[in-house]
Amino acid sequence: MAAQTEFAKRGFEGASVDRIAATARVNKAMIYYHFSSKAALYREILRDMFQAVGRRALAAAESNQPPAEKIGLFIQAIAAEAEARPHFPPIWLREVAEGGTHLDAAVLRDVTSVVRSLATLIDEGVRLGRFTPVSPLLVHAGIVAPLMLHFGSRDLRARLERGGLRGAGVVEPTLLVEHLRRVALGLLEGRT
Amino acid sequence: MAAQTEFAKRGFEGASVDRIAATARVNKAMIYYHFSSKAALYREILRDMFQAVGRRALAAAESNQPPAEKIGLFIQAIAAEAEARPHFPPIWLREVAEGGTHLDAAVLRDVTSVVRSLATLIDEGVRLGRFTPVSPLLVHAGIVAPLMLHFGSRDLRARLERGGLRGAGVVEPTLLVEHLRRVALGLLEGRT
DNA sequence: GTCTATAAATAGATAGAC
DNA sequence: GTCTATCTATTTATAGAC
Repeated sequence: MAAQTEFAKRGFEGASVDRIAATARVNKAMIYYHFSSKAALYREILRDMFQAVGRRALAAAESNQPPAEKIGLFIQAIAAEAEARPHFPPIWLREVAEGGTHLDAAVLRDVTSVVRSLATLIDEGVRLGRFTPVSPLLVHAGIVAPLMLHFGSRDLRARLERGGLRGAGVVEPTLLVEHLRRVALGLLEGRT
Repeated sequence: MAAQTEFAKRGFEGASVDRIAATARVNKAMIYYHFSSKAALYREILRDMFQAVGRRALAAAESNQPPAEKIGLFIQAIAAEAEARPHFPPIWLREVAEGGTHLDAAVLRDVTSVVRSLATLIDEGVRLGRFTPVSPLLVHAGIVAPLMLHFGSRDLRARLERGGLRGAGVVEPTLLVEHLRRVALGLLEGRT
């Protein structure tokens, strides 16, 4: 949808309903007919986004796999979501920066559930004697932050590459996912 | 300055010169007298911010220390800058999300120099036989993204903690820095 | 340098015809 | 459901007095 692109590109305040309507080639009044306000439209997008991520992360944690595999699935889940919804990483970055001002209780639960899924997964690994205990928040930060940075910085990296920073533009997503898996497992399996 | 807080909290488009003037208790016309536009004011803040980070990162890379220590210094440099300038992480997150729209050539050079300093530092470690070759961009992402997420998410983490996510609000910066150092060295020293 | 007043553009939102 | 026209508030920015 045009709205998702607009919010991702310009943020909630920077986005204009006029522009969204023009891009989507619908009448602006129709947007207000379907959604009651700009905030409500944005909220809908946030809900959809975080719900999808929350579910996929939960599915990874509940899958019938050994802990080390589950970590890989968790990382893949976030990465897949970021690729499927290009607006997700930029909006995520902006919401973090803004302190989650636009996140209602339902969305906050979905955000929380991502961390909880990861925490459960780590706990299980520890109970099975496969993992060393590590703060789930640190593991989460080490996985999700680089993913959001990577998928949210395509434009910026392209500019840096043009400015002479070799290799900035062309990092293969699969390589990043594999890299993060190795790093996370190195940490959780106590090889660090 | 009030401007830095306002831009950090609301982003470039969300920030209002009226509000900045009111918070700083100066007349709005005075802002336009000293800076020619809202964009110019913002640019000044970006320059100051990225120049400081670029310099500190370079200092870490050029310090008279073994590679493993330099990595620690690099992480500390970013963390110290994030603590000294609370507006830095939120603005950084927003600029990434926006594709660096507001970053001029000078600022882009400073951004690049952070990655280059890290790349030089890694190269040196590899030449000395201490490090395994790893893409500087991946190492950079693994360090800077978690730091920016952490320091830029104080408000959001506090909300998540109040919503029942234990430990979200109270991660000690020193612990995070030490954690990232261990993870980065585990990776660079090939223990992963 | 400092202020008041205001111009000019654009925003979100709605009334009301069809 | 769909559209045009418009209201109201807010924004960046400046003119001009002191």
